[in-house]
Amino acid sequence: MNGGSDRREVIPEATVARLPVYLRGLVELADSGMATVSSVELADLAGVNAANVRKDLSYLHAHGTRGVGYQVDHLIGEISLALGGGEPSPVVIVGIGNLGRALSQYDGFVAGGFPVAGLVDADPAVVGRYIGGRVVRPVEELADVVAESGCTVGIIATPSTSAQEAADHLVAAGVPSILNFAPAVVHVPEDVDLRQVDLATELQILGYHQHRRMASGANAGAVG
Amino acid sequence: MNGGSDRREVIPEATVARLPVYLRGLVELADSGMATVSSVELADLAGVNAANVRKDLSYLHAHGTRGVGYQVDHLIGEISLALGGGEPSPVVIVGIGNLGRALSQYDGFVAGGFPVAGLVDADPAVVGRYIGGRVVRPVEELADVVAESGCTVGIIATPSTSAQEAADHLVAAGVPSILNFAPAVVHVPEDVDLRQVDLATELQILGYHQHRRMASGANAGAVG
DNA sequence: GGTGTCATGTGAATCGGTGCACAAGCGCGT
DNA sequence: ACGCGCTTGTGCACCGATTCACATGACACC
Repeated sequence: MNGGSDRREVIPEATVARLPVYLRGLVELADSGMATVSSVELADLAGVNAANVRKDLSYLHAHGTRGVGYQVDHLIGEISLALGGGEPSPVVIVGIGNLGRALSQYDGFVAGGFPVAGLVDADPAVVGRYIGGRVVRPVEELADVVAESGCTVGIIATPSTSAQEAADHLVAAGVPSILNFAPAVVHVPEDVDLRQVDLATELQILGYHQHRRMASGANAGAVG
Repeated sequence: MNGGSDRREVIPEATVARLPVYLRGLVELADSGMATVSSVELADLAGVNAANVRKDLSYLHAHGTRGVGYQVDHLIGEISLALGGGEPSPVVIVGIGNLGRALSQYDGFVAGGFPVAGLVDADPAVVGRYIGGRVVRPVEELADVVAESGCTVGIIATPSTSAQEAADHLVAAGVPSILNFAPAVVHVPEDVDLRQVDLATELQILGYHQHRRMASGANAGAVG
């Protein structure tokens, strides 16, 4: 069927979402001096099923050794490779409000290979200020910022009313991947990858479960 | 199977995750003076399939009128009711670092019915400081904070190394719903609802798609 | 009052994901 | 050298979610 060159061509979306979690756990294990790890250990670390871990890893080139487990170093390398090829992807943050400021100083980004390479904002009162040693530039210069630093990821941290506008700017600047923190649905061309992180929505989902639990818990205490 | 009394008792998880998005769009429509909305309009607003919208709404008491659409006001009421019964759910934020500070001042929480009722931190250097008019209290007083304000949601914004500890504190204080922003897998009892929001993971997922697109785009420009 | 048009509501097929359970395989101890 | 125990890799069945397509039904206009 296939040309024979690429086995890992396609990785299910659900697996991709778990790979970073595996990676975090594996790095921790490596720091602890562990050389190998079994699927059940890794599953416990990631909070998923062991069979799921094995199936996930089978999509990579990460072959394990029966009776022993997986080699931690090799696994880290393969997952890192799958998740962006090991190359750091600079990000640009659009919208330097409370959230944008926090994100620009978030350690996890740098550690994960996503250094913050630029900050832009539409508000003249914010432009020119320094946040974490980086100057905030006007949104009109977004294309320049992207070109200078080779940004491949844009983070939208604007108010929801400006989210679509920010997305349009990012698309126009040629940024292929966008992470939207604004509580708004934004539309982008098909060839642009967009992910939504909505804090309020997450809380509302929690609220639903809580409400349901209280409502049904009043009669019967059974919990599925 | 079921007693037959409750029709809306159970709402699929995927539907629950979309309800807040519908709600946002509907509030916008109401502000624009729209009285009714069709499933296709709402689907476009939420970025999902129209049939999906209709099926989602069929789980609520939100009956539409054939040939006309759904009544915006009624829909807002029903969705709000499902998502927590209209009662505000105060939240307590554990870990007042960069992210915790930003979250404590995030407008979307209050607007969504989740007022920030308390801030706690384990670091004595942070305890006692005022953030947005609220004082940061020591984590030892977490149970008191929860009891005083009736917090039903806990937000973990600590470093990943303290995330499990923070979760344990929240569980001990009787908080039934936890939203974890720390990049770490935390374990909680079955009767506690836990959701994970991982910023770095989201970026890494974007990185995968980007890497894959570049790799496959080098040979053939075909995009599924 | 009748008819056409439009939108809802839902049956049914499909798709992707999950998890069990088992065969295949590797290393270690004897 | 041989067998035993441990772990991987995966076929298969189940489950939830999505989407199409169509029947049902309401409104508006003539």
